[in-house]
Amino acid sequence: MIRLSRITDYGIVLMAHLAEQPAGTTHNAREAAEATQLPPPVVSKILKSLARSGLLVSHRGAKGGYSLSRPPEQISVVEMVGALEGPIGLVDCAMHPGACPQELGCTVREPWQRINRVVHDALSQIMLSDLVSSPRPGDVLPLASLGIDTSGIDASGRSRASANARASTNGLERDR
Amino acid sequence: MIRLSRITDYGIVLMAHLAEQPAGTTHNAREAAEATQLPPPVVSKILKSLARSGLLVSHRGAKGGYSLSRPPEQISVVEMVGALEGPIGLVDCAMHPGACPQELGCTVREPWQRINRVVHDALSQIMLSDLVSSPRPGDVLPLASLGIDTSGIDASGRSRASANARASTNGLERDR
DNA sequence: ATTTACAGGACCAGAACAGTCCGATATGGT
DNA sequence: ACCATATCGGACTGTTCTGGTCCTGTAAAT
Repeated sequence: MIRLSRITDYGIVLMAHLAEQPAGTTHNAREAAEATQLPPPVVSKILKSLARSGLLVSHRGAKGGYSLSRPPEQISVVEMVGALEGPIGLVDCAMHPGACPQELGCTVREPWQRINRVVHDALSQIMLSDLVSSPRPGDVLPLASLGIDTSGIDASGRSRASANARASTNGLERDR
Repeated sequence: MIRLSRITDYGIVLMAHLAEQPAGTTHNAREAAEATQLPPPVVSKILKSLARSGLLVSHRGAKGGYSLSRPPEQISVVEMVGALEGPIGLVDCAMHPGACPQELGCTVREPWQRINRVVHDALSQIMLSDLVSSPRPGDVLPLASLGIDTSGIDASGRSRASANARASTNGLERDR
């Protein structure tokens, strides 16, 4: 119901992989690509963005590579998403005055910004370190600290294969 | 940092518009398009989806149109987003077993599902009725009920004009 | 019967995205 | 000093998605 671009997804996996390595060690793009089974050029590209955003530090030259700029406990999901996705909001009109013919008189814009902030906050409380611990079912992640009752929700974290959603609409089956 | 498609945005505006009308009255697509200043064919398309999802009831024929299937207090933002965006998750691998070469051994998938749920929950607590009240600054929306401190966050609900983000990357200025 | 308006498609152009590749630059080892 | 290695920072390309338009059929009201 809300989408994250694939490179962002990859990026988080990459970050998680680096977070699992001994602190202070550097790892190059090829190695990371191998470990995560992602296409090497894409990994390189993502790592570059991450480094430019300051989440990774890069070391050039022979034996170069990337390493986390901070311990995983101090890197939040929002930062990673923001670094890869860009500072993009849920709706179109928040910034961009004049983009919307409604502008004034639109009653939904202001609430959207608050909703935006809620999502932002929720994501800023999840740290990279929360993503690397082995997935023991029953673990209580700090999500509970948000005061949100996370039970009783259908766990259908459906894929972002919009092809699926559309398949039921026009009967077109397609896979990438 | 997280994107919502434009038709979803439009759809919410449309729903809000309908919610502002006297309960039980029907309104056709042309009228709604006029009121919201959105392209009529698009409005028609969106209204159709909304009706198919059961959020609106449609009345065919002369003097036909759409009306809310439930009072605005009982329609949540998730429902609207879900109806228009499709049941799409944040990440690719939640459903779709086999889509990801990692599958087993990927430590981030499970946490993603929880994050997904947090966003889901946050959005499910906002009702359509919360979007239609005139935007008096200082209003405390039920977001506070989430137990999230919404203060002290930069209110930059940035637009989803990724053109912006990219402009700083390749120096290309463009507006749609 | 005629008019109105939704239903459900097909369809198209433009944009965004994933993914690739290359030259320049910096570093470490020989 | 030189060479191998690896990142950096671009440009570039093909495919997919999305927003948007249009057309035909059908149902309801006058």
